[in-house]
Amino acid sequence: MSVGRPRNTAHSDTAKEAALDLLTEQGYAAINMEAIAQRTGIAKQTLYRRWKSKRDLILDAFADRADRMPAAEDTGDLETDLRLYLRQTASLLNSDCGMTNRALMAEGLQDSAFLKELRERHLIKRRHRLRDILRRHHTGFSEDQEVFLVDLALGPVWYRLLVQNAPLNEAFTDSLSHQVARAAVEIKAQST
Amino acid sequence: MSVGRPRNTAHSDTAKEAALDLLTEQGYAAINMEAIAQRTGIAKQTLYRRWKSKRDLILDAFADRADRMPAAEDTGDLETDLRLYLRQTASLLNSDCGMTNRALMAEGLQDSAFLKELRERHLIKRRHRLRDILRRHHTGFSEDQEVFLVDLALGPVWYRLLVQNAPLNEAFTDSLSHQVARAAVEIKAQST
Amino acid sequence: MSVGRPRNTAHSDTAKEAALDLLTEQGYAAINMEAIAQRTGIAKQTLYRRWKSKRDLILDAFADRADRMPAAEDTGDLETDLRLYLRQTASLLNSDCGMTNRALMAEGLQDSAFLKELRERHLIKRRHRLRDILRRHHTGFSEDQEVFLVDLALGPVWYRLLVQNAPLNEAFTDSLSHQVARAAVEIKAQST
Amino acid sequence: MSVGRPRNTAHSDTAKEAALDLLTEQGYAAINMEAIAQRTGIAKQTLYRRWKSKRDLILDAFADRADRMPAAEDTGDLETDLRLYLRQTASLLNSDCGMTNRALMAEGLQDSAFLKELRERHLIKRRHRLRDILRRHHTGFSEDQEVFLVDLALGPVWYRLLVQNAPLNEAFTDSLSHQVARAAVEIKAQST
DNA sequence: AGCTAATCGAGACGGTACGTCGCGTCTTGAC
DNA sequence: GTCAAGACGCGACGTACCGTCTCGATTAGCT
Repeated sequence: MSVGRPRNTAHSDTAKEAALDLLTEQGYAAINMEAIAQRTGIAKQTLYRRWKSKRDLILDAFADRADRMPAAEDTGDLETDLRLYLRQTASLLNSDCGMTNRALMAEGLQDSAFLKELRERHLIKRRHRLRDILRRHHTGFSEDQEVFLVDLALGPVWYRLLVQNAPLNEAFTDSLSHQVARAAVEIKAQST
Repeated sequence: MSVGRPRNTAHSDTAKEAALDLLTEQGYAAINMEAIAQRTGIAKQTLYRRWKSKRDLILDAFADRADRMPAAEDTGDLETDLRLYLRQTASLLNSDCGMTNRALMAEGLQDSAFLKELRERHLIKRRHRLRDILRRHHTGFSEDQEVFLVDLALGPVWYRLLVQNAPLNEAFTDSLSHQVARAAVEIKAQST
Repeated sequence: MSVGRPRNTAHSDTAKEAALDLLTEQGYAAINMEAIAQRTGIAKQTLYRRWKSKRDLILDAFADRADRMPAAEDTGDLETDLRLYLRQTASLLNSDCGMTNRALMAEGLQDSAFLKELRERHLIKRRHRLRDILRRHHTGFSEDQEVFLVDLALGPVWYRLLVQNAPLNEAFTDSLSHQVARAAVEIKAQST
Repeated sequence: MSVGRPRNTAHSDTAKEAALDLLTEQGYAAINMEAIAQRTGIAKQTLYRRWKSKRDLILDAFADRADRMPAAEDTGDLETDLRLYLRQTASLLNSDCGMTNRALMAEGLQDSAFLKELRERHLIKRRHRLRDILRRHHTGFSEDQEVFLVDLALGPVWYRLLVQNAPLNEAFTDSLSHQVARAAVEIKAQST
């Protein structure tokens, strides 16, 4: 049983909101502890009491939003399942969810421990959804094959999300779904 | 035809080298104008005269290293060409070239202007190499189709480079080359 | 009633001392925020939190030393009072106090805002001492007459201090006291 | 006979004018070599070829203007002569001539060599005029007495000029002339 | 007419200090 | 024990002048 004044639980949400607001309003570089403290009226010390660093706060702040993911429908057809899933994924990533994912990746690239956590706490979920779709249609994939197919599907999506060389639209995800489905079929055929 | 004392051309190389040294010795965060100035004996003002910001210098400094790219061989077979190219790409990205590329992307994710420049000055080159390989075997691809195929090849490579979920080895790039080649053939078949 | 961590009061003195030390050790030009910060271990930001500029700190730093002033004795005789006061003033100005006063004036001549503050925070004190001596012996002086007599006494002293055309010795201040006393008597006689 | 391209003599005047303009337009702090070079189109190197430092240029630039001095009229009456001379002196010092004198003094206070030169090249002239007035009416003053009387006259004038505590008007200089004349008479009486 | 040499503009250069910003830590009194 | 407030050491930022140093282009007098 803790002694003393309890933490104001509302603060955590307030701070995280502020971080997200700063991201959307002024861009990634504007996110800093000083600004969050000032804009929320929360003392810097209070922030550091809850998150050990700016990076930590960002991870936490963006987690929910970054994790938003479509349910993987089961239509009985692999390509269709993939198409639906990737369409919805793209749709999400085109919203602020994309921005938060980019922000998290920015942090991850600067700190391998953070990247590991990001991978294991968030990115893995998206991968599992895709893996599950694959498994619904064929259970015989090796570990490597599964990973390859997931990378084949998610790689191009993340590439467009991060590099922003071209729009992440349905034309793109549909073509991608088609090719991933074909690859799955071919790999499945070979391994039997 | 220029007036005034000409710039000491050696300085640019010296500064860029220093930036790269700092990267490898102490990591990305250690790269800063102050340190570069001190370690090279070049005045800070001189650095700012050549690069309008730290970001600019870094972008330039990494150009050589980040841009190191295999020549695209022409074996007459699309998949073989792709396999050779992606193998060599992966090999490079597994060296310090991968680190610099990740560092540059980290910056790009925090500054869209920087990302744009990064894309147009560096990333585009790799894309063009791949596009040229595709064109050697079929000139009829639409713009979108070309972009898609390039993304299909580079997306998974960058995904593994950035997310580090699995090794960027030949087994992976070979599978990838195979699927990209198949996709190219299929798309080519459809568009005729 | 103040909030937040209180300022470390020792810092102010430490910084001012450092400024004075730099003045005596290496001359006025050596006084700079960077050096003070480094030699005292006080962060630059902390200095700027207390003094809005280098000039401000210097003005404050020199206050004690520049303001050192003799008490104005009351012997019952105007000329004697003046003589004692000016002798002591000269004696002080011949010490390092003279150097600080010259340094402050040098700044004042380059910045009218600084001069104003210098006048109102320091120079005025010396004037008031003299004015009080005058008032002890005659209260009927007009504002202008008081100012004139003070200028008549201090003008030549400062002239020698600044221009250094001749020594600021007792022979000089005694002659000056004599003439100022005569002037006071004459002016007093006329105004009745 | 000098060889090579001759100096453009107009440049010296142009630079000096610029210095004076900067003084009047933006104040003392605005006078710097960079600004003079830019505003005149004269290369910095050219400036440094003619004046070994900023201080030197300022001395030279302000010399003419600072030296402007009234002729000392001879009315046969000491106080009248002093009054006329100090009135005109005050009148001049209330114009830009005062500003230039303050600027020169600012430099002098930071460099004793410069102060010496300033004293010997310029200030001495004003002193000599006053001394000559004194000598016209009494040749028996000792060196010290002469210096004292000149300081008694010029000290208060410079004090007001530099400290700016009160206007340098005729009421002031007239009172001053009166007291200096009385002092001269008394000293003269004593020394006989 | 060609040669020689100092001058000119332009502007790069090594320095040094400026005043500001954000980091993460610490220290108050109030709750 | 938590909170708002805000001081603190630290380290880097980008800018401003300093006085020096090349450059190529003039512009004279001397050969």
